[in-house]
Formats: sequence, C-alpha cells, structure tokens
Amino acid sequence: MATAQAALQTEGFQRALPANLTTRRYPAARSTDAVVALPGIAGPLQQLGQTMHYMRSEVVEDAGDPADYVYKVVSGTLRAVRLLADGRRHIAKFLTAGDYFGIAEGDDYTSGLEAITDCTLMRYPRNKFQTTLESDAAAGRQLFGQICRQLEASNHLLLLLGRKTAAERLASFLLSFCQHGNSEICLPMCRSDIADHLGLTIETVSRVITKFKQQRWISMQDASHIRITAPDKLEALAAN
Amino acid sequence: MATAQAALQTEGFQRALPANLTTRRYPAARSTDAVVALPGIAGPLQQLGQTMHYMRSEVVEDAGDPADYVYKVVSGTLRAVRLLADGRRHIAKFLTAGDYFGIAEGDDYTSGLEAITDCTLMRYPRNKFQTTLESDAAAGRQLFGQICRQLEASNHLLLLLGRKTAAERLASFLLSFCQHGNSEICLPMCRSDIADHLGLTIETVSRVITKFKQQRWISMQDASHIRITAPDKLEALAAN
DNA sequence: CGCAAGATTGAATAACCTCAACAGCTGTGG
DNA sequence: CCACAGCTGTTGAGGTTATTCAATCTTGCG
Repeated sequence: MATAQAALQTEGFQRALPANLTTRRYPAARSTDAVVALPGIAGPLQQLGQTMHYMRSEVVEDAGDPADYVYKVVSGTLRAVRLLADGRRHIAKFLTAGDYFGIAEGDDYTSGLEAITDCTLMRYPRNKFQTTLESDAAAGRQLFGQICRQLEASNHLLLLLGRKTAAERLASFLLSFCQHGNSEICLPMCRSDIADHLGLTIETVSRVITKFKQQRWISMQDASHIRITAPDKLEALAAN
Repeated sequence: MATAQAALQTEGFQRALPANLTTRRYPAARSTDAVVALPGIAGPLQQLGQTMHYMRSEVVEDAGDPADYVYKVVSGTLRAVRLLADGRRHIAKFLTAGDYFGIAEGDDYTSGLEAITDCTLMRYPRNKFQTTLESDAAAGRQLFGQICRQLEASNHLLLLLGRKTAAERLASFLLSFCQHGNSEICLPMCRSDIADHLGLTIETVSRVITKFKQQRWISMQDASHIRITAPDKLEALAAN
C-alpha cells in the first residue's frame, strides 16, 4: 500500500508536460477570387465559395476561433487537431479532397485545421451556407450524408482507440489507405501525426511498423512510401 | 532482443479472448400503439412514431441488423455498443431522454442498442423518416443539430480515449453528469459499461474511483450514487 | 559541409491489464 | 427465517504493453 499512500499524499495524477508545441501560424493564405466549379456540390453554393491556398504546416483555423467559414478540401491533406491544456494532441481526422470542415460546429471551431501538405480549399461563409442548405434540398441531403459519414468514421475510431492494441491500430490505419485494391501507400503525414491520430507515441508507431516490415507484411521505400505485401495478415490484425 | 525475436517467430500480436459475452436477446418488447406527443419534435413526424418499451438488459437492435427504424429515447438509459471479432466491446454513447439512434446509419446499424434500465422509446420507420425530414424544414434542422451534437460528442470522446489517463477519463466522465451545478450523481450503468465506454477495465475504473474517494474528491453512498465534493479537483484533472 | 527535423532503436519505467480472491447485496428456495 | 448461489464491485499481486528518456541514424536543405 506504500505507493498508493504516496500518491495520495501528493494528490497523485500528475503528468509531465511535453516539450515541443511546434505548430506555428504562418503568413496569411493566398486567396484567388475566381469562382471554381466544384464537382459534387449543388449549383447555388458554388457562387458563395472562395478558393484558398495554404502551404504545408500552415494553420487554417485554430480551435476556439469563431466558426465563420465552412471549408471543402479541393486538394491536399489536412489534419483536424484537438489539444489538451498541457499540449497533448489528438488528430480526430485527416481531411482529403471532398471532405468538409466546419459544418457541425457551434459558435466556435472545436478543433483546429492545419495543412499537412500544400493544399487548396473552398471557403464558404457559414451563415450563407446554412440558409442555402435549407433552400437547396439536394445540397442539404449531400451535406447530411457528409456528416453521417463523419460520425460513422468517428465512432469507428472510438472503437480503435478504446479497445485495439498498437499493432491493430496501425494495421487498421494502413488498410484504410488501400481500399481500392492498390497496395502502394503514400502517407502524406509524419509519424507524429499518425501517433496523435492513433493515440500512440511516435516511438511505438515506428516500432510497430518495423515489426510489420520484419514480418514481411509490408515493405518500405522510405518512411512515407509503404507497400502492403500481406494484406490478409493486416486484415486479421485489424479485426473489424 | 530475445522477447521481440520470440514474438516475431510466432507472428506476435495475439490477444486472449475475454470469457464472458453475456448480452442476450430477450423476448420481444411491448409496443403500445398509442401515438404520443413528443416534446421537441415537429408535427408530421409524431404521426409516424410508435411507442416501445424495453426492459433492463434487453437488446433493441444488434449491430448488423438492417437499419429499418430510427429511435428516440423518451425515458431510461441505453448503450450504443460496438464489438470486435474476439468480443472486446466499446460503448460509443450512453443514450438518455431526447437522444436519437439510427439517424446516421447506412443500410445496417453499425452499433447495437441495448437497454441499461427499463426504458421507453419512440420508433419511426426509417424511410418515412427521411422523406418527412425533407418536407419539414424545422424537423430537418432539429435532426441536423442532433447529428452535429453527436459528432461533437464523439470527437470529444476521441480526445479522451486517445490522450487522457485513466484518472482523467473518469474525472471527465463523472463531471459530464453534473452539468447543472448539482453534485449528486446517480449512475445508471454498471462498472463494466463505464469501463467499456472509457476504454479501461472494470478494475481500473474501480481503483480510480477508490482513489478519488480516498482523496475526498467524491463520496459514495453506494456504487452508483456518487457525490462530487471537490469539483475543482476533478475539473483540473479532466483538463479540457 | 553542417545543421535541423524526422525516424529509428534501445533500455528502463510507468500505467494499465490480467488473474485471483474476497466482500456485499439480492433474490430464491427450503 | 436462513442458507446459498449469482452477480457486481473492490482489492491485491504480478505481468504486459506502451511510454519515457536517450542515443543514433537518415534526410533534406541552406
């Protein structure tokens, strides 16, 4: 009972601060005023959109900022970031072409949005977005579907974070990149992004990947180019 | 390197099967045909609803069942359950009065729905539900808001599961029950439900609660009746 | 080249889990 | 009424997994 007693006296539960909180805000993004036709979004909304360009590592929005815009990804990869007070980070979602950000928010963004690669977004004023949705049934349906898929993805990730081992998490993660039978993966995000998405550390991510490599379940050209050589083994691990 | 080597040879990554998969399907729920006016849902939808009663531990829907109905909780508490192939379980959400289930699903339910307490639900045929939504803007807005709040809750839980310690998870969990300044909590769910929601084991849940009790941050009449005596300490732990 | 950032690897540690025992409560049946 | 079984919850001991801390390697890039 000695350790518990000690913890009791110090009121326990402390946690060390991580050293590096590196994400910086970069100079303002370029915006082209040209109206770009977006495949997959209904007519009226196209008029409202503004094309925005962001560079690698640039912050599009911080968590806590007033949620004035809805974004749609045209190209590139971004991360939706949440932070705890002491800097621990979680990435709820990686966004790629076709994904929306900011639809489901309240007054403020509840997570930040950061560019992982150079990327192009469409930006819609949020208030006009809402009213347009109600007048345009087709667009409304589409957005509703988007939210539903996001919810499903989040709930899927909950199971992963709540109950899967490190190896299972990485197997699931890697497999999510080769839906279409292509076994060649190009990961746009770095190890720390993967770790913060899967609730692990970069060291654990690295170790598990190394183990996969040793098993010859995957092969790697470099850290971001992975070829899945035994999808059946990974699928057995992913277990869902 | 001995252990890693051994793991490599056996292809590693195994995991023991949990012994008890106890949830059973009970006899069919009673349904009263009377149409009940639901506070908070718009007119036309009320006509479609059917009131359903379920008893404690009864299964409303299993994951994988065709998603034919949308449910709205009138009273009682339920759990939304996901399982891995080997029986590991996660509870994405506890549902209470006013919560919906089945809106965001595809063809099949992606999680099961089980009554924790005796409860009353409104059941709507899903196809009619959809069409009614499109014709009734107010109802559509309301449902859209529901989904958005669900998504926000899921993303909030992602951060908890991905990055919080056991003590922090339980602090967050307990605080989520006393939003309105009342420090008396009555937990309708058992320890294993809490554990499966927070990604912990029942033993860890029990130990952390004991520790909170020893710190005099909470006091307990019995296992399900908790009084929060030091909300500031718990809030500091919850850290968000 | 030399530096910085990302990635990998190793050793030690901490957090949480597993297994096991036990306590408390509830309902059942003699 | 009491004995008993069954279930939930608590507690302890020991093991496993993932983390932490640290060193090394790799890869651009000015």
